[in-house]
Amino acid sequence: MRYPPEHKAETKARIVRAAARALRKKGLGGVSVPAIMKQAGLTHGGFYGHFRGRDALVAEAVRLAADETAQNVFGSSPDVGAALARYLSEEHVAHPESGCVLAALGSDAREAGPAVRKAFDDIARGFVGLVAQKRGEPAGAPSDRTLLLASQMVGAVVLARLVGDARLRSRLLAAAARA
Amino acid sequence: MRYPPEHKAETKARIVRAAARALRKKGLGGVSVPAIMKQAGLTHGGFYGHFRGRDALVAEAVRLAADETAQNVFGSSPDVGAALARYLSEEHVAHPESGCVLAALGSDAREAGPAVRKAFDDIARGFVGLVAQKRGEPAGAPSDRTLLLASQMVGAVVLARLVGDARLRSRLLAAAARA
Amino acid sequence: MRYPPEHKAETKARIVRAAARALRKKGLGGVSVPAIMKQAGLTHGGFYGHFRGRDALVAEAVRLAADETAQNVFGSSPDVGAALARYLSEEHVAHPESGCVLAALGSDAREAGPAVRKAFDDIARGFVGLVAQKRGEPAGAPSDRTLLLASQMVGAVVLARLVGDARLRSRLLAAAARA
Amino acid sequence: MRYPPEHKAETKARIVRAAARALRKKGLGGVSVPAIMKQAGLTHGGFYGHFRGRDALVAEAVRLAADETAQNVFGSSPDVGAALARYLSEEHVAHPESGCVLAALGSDAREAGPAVRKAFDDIARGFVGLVAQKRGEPAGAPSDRTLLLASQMVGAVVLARLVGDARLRSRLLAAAARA
DNA sequence: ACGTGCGGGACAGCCCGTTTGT
DNA sequence: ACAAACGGGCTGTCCCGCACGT
Repeated sequence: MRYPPEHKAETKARIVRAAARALRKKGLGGVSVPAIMKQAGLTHGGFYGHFRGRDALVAEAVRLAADETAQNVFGSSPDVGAALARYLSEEHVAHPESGCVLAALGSDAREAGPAVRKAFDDIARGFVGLVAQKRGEPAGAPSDRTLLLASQMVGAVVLARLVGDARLRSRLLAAAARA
Repeated sequence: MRYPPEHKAETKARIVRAAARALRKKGLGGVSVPAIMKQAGLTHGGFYGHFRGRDALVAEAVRLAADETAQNVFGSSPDVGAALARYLSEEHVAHPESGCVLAALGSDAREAGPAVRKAFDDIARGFVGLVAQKRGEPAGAPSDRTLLLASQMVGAVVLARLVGDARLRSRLLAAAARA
Repeated sequence: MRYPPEHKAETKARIVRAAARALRKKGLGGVSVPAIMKQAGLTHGGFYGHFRGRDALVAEAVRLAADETAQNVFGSSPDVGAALARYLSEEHVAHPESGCVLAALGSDAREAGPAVRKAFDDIARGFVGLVAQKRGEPAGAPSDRTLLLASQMVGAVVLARLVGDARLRSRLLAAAARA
Repeated sequence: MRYPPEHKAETKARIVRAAARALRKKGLGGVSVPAIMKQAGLTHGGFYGHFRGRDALVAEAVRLAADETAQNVFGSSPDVGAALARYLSEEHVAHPESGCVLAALGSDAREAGPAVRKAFDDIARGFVGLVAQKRGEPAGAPSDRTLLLASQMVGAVVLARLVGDARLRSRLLAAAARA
């Protein structure tokens, strides 16, 4: 074996990272295996040495993307307000490729196989759990208020991304952030 | 085959209706022209006599779907509470193919051409306007409270559709409906 | 009936004339019904009022074209030599759209239906008969020499049309004309 | 599925062979890419991995067909008479799919792109050259007699294929063979 | 482990032939 | 005679999954 054992893991991680970005930008069905591999600096032939198929990659990529967002939004925010502000920022709206997968791909989940749907289920519950945790509740038993907040966050970003008018967009985000 | 004067319009409407259903079920990129035509009882040959191309159909279908939802949810509800209850019902969550396009396809808008994005922009603003109207505000100048409600509605349905646990799903919807 | 009975016959003749030219230029399968009708100044809808189908038109057009050529080449030539010179002229080679169908479409006959093949059979025999007649033989019993001449004529034009080199082309024609 | 080093070349050759037969049978425009690929035992999906487009295949197929005929007719004939007899045989007339492309497709050349026309130009000159060679002349400077013979050969086969009457057909061929 | 490449399948956009109704 | 409409086909392109060789 020519390469150290981490080589393969590192390559796989690079593929998943590339996919995590591209998927959020173009949709779950919008990126092909060749395109992802090219962006990872590889050719599409080696893909099936790392993943059983396209769905397996998508599931992993979605989970990675969710972890990144959890880190960025909730990991470094001292309190709920800060997390809300980050999540509901213009920057998040403008850059879906590095943002929350629930807002970016939530309505795409049905296109993919069961592995991906399972991933989204986990991520959705995890998202609610993070909000609960930030609000000082036990993650397993979120309050109604927490559920409402989670819905607001996702919905506001989804709507804001559809609205072309900058004024309305910022008001949408502000209204949710203030709640 | 008969050609009453409105035969063409009727055929076109059938195609748009089929597309409006299929798109919400499988995503904007998930349905092909042949598949839509087959579901409309036709073959793909005649498609380009009705539409300039796939994007034109998608744009029309999305607008039709939005009109249907506006009718169903807002048209026949006496007050805000009733509209919320309809929008946040388990039935709406379980049947995206006849439900709100914002929740079903909101994050798919980037896949398609400018006509479709324009349609989603109009629909998003229209949705806010309908909520405003039900709350007794002028449609053109929605209050922050209205914007917040709209976000909650869309977000709750998006999340509820991702969650497999029935208990959590119903709590998500209830929390938003009570707001 | 608004129009005199000749109107329909005249229209049909115009269609056949248009087809006779276009077919020789683009091949038996190279011209569509809409294209022919447009060139006849009509729309393709009325086509089936004149012909049973595409093949019927093609058969008629081919026969008309053959009659024209018979007229042009054999009708106005005093003797065999003059007919040969006309048939084997550079002008005939350069303008298949108004020339002999045997040279222009001979190898296309298999594409079409039986009516067209029958037409070509008649035309081929008619062509041999015309050569025989010009040579003072009874049309029904052509001599071997007549058959050879006919083959030369058709073959020389076919080859000449394929050859890009002008020198070789003119030698091909001259060799056959002199025979 | 195995991929020995020449697998691709072999596959491509199979496609060209299938095309060479089908084209002579149904005309240059009479065979579709899917039809050719099916006859080669493939689906049309992989076609564009072998050829730039339909015209490229047609050009190659025509050249292959010409080479085959050169081999069959001229390669194994001791003298001119034998070559004439082979070319002007009933068998050649009855089987255009394995015969001379000049007689089978000569008048179809205009339908296709420049690559195909160039191929026919080369083939026509090559044909004349072969006749010249058999007659003991230098291939580059064919005599008038050679040009005449070439025209007779092609013309006789073209006419013979159009004539339904067996008696006339055989006389046409015999007259040219005796020349 | 990775790159190259291939075969099968699908799709978008286009055009044609034919029929039906006006 | 026209206009519209439907069914079918084709081309060029892409993608996925899997064989290869390396």
